[in-house]
Amino acid sequence: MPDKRERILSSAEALIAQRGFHGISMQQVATRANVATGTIYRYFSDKETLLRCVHEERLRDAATAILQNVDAEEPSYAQFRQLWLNTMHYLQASPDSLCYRVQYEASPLFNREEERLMDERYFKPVHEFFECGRVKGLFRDLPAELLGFLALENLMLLIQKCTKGCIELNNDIYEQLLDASWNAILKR
Amino acid sequence: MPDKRERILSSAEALIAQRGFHGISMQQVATRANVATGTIYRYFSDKETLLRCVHEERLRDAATAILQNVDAEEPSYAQFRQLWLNTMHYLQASPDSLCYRVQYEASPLFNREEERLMDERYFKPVHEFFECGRVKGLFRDLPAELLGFLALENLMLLIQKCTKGCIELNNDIYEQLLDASWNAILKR
Amino acid sequence: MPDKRERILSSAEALIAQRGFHGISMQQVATRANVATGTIYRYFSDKETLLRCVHEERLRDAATAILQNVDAEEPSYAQFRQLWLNTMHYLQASPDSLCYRVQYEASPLFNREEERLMDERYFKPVHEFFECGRVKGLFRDLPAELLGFLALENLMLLIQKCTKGCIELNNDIYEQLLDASWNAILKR
Amino acid sequence: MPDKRERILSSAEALIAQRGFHGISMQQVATRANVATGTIYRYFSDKETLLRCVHEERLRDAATAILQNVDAEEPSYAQFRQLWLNTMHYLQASPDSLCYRVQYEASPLFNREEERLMDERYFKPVHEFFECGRVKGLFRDLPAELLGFLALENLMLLIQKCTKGCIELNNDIYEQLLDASWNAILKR
DNA sequence: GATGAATGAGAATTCATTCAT
DNA sequence: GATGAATGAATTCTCATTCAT
Repeated sequence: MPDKRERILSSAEALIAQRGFHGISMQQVATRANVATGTIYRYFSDKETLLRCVHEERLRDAATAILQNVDAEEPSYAQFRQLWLNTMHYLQASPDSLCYRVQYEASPLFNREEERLMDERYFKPVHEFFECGRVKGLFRDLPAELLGFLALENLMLLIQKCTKGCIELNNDIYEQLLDASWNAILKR
Repeated sequence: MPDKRERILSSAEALIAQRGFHGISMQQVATRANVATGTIYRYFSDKETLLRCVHEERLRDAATAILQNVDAEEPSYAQFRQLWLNTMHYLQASPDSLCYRVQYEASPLFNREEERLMDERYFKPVHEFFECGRVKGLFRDLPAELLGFLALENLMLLIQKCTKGCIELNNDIYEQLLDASWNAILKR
Repeated sequence: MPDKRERILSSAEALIAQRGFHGISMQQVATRANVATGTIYRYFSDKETLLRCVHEERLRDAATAILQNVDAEEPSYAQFRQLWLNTMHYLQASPDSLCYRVQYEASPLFNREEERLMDERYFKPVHEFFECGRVKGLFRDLPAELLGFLALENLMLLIQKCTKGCIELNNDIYEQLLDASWNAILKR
Repeated sequence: MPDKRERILSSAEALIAQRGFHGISMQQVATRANVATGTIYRYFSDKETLLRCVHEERLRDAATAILQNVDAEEPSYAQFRQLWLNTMHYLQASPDSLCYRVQYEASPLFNREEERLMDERYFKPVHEFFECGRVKGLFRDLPAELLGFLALENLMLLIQKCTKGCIELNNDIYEQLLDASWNAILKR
């Protein structure tokens, strides 16, 4: 059974999505993964480690989704548009992932250094895009992470609000928001 | 000691800030507040209620801070600037408050309807400012909440990142961010 | 307020009847009696004492009800019939009282010596009736308490079963049971 | 140790006998059974379930004891005598069982329907004996449960009184009581 | 490697009792 | 006498983790 680790991870993911960050027990994860409780501890030294791994897994998935079809050869706006739409679609398709991330980052599990490393590892092309635009004088003279934040990351909270039902979006609003993001980072 | 309720609330706040939303026990809250465990239950029917009250308290404080010195008679940009700076300063001064809110809103405690009512109650002037600008044709034709979100609320995640040490800010960056926010909502 | 003690007692009775022997708190008793929690302790040294007093109160009421219209001048069977019917009616009218008594007597509160004293105090005429019949050679040569038990006290469990819905009674059955009781104690 | 469930059950039984139906904690049960608190919850989902199981277990044991050596081929009186003596001996040998049952039936745990099912399951032969006698015209024309009650079940309260020390019995009295029970149910 | 029964510390909550006012 | 806020030990139940098989 080469996929036991995988099964455990995805069980944890699914359960957290359903019941919230702290609403799951190792027993539940084990049951859903069709393994014994003790088995989890062969793959993850403790619950914290398991949660960290889920986090990294999701981050990797997110990066993959967001970078899909982004071609560094294309013009900046086209790339930006693709990035923005990818982000939006990914967040809407996986609201749980978002909910998990927000809680994880606000929790004591969150570790600045590890986060930076993962960002580096998975989101390098995104940072490079913004850095490149900054150097070319297209974007504001802000650190790439800040540009990325202004343009993409704030969608996280926004989509969370939508998921919770506070705000409703439609295609017209999408375009406006995309435009607003673009204008936020453009140098004047 | 007429302020026992107050002491309990602020103990809960402080502990959540230190140990995270789910990392606190009623015992700890009681000990820190210098009351007996049972005493908490005279003031809050259960843990959930206590957490909800902390949330509302914080929201009220935040609204007060953010609306300070905002004068509806002044020009739009002046008002916006004041709102933005107030928000920024409040968030920086009370990073715990922020951390709490993000966790609360991602938790199962969060209830859309109650949230809407509280928003209405405490942040009405903010919404009015954005609505007014929209009607005048100054801001994009987006719902006031979305404008508010684009301009102010996304600072939440940003400051959280700063607090966690991922990004460093300075006065120059402030001005850039303020400007970026302004440009994000302006009608072109 | 001369009746505060009385109010506390009857609140306790009523609550126990509604929620069972151990389902009541002193707070609830106090609230229902319209007194402060502490006030109960001016009249009853502790919960146990309160429960004992309720027990005695009920026993006295039961004795009064059972002895109503029993005339020592009348023939034995007439007296017996009256006793039996009184008992039956009392138990049916106050199933709570019964429920309370059964639980009390099975609980560690129950004290043999006190019980004997109370029996003596309140049920003397009943015992005398059976003793008298025994001496006359009408009833079996058994201790009066046993005769009383065979004739009357076993109705307690029976009525409890009825109250719980296990058995249904009607007038014809009454007469049969009355007759059965009479035959159980008669000397042959 | 394959009998952990058994140990828990009998610890609960013993403690209830000692301290009363409501005077036991899961801790105490666990300690007496030499298991950890949590272990109880592997076998019984909660305290209520544990108490219900003790009840059923005892009922089954009682039925077994009471039906011992009762032969449906023998004459009615012989069967009755055996049933009555079995009941008496069982009750005297297991006064705790009795005490438990009375408290259980008076408690909110008691459920009419479940009780009927258990009665059916375990005491069917007893009911059949009485029903059969009724049909033959030997016993009073009363429902079998009532005949059973008059003949046997009222011994419960009686033995309880003896156990508590209110009444003393001897062999002569046994015979008298047995005879009284027989006469109570006989058709005249 | 895998299992899952067992563990027991720790959680939320209740409630008999006290005592300053 | 009366009050009722405060107490804190005790209760039921959960769950991360271990370890004999």
